[in-house]
Amino acid sequence: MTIEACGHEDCGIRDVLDRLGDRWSVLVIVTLAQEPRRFRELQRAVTGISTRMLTVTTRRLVRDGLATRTVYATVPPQVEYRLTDMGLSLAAAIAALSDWSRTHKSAISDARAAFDAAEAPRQALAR
Amino acid sequence: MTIEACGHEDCGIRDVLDRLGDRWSVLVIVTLAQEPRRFRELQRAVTGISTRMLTVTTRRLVRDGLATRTVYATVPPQVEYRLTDMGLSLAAAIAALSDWSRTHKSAISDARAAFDAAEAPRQALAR
DNA sequence: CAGGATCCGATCCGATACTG
DNA sequence: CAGTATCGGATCGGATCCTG
Repeated sequence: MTIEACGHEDCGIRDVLDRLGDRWSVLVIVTLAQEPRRFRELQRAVTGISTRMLTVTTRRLVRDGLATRTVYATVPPQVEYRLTDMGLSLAAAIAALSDWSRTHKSAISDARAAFDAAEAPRQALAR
Repeated sequence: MTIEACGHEDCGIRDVLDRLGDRWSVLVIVTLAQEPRRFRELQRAVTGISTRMLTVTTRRLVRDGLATRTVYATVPPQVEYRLTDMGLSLAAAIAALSDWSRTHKSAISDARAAFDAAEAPRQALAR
């Protein structure tokens, strides 16, 4: 756990963030964690992702050793993406964050509503 | 853990990501997890963050109920930021990811090197 | 089917200058 | 000290078209 042990420059978090901080990586990882998928399957599973971003994202996962890319010489061609053990372990860590999100989602909404309610009137007065 | 339980649209991850997916939020959270800080203290602790981004980031944390902002009517003024219990629980979840990163950092570097080594020659041949 | 290439708007974010 | 306001560059990511 060790929440401290940071401070000097940054802990290892920067690295994770650079890898997961974009719009799609995490979504693709959790989807692949369910089961391996082919390119189009994956695109249908990850709602809203464009061809380009799916390409970019999967390539990055493969490059980092989080997923494997297997080409089957069929017609039409099929390419299967599958998380490696390392990728699966990351997915597990992400799942913890996901759980956190579901647990606190309503509390956050409430906090926002309260904050905005306190803030909005000031905006009105400012004019 | 439950890595599955996704698929329909997205699990709760989208929400966390929208909150943590930017360049600084996570860094500020882990820094505040160590101990409460004043604005400039925080800026010095989070290396490289600009005034603007620190303002934006802290404001968002406060709005989401992850941190509190306490103003002391001193001269010069002091403002203390402190994680709430909810913020601390998020910091713990993040710490798990951070641990993951430190554990797998070298493996990822190796994977990248191998990938790039396999890829670079093709680029050369293409020309 | 799987993806590469290009164009282009949206946004993020850093630098800088200024206020209370 | 603790911010706010504005500008401009860099990056992100969507749409579209094309190839094997």
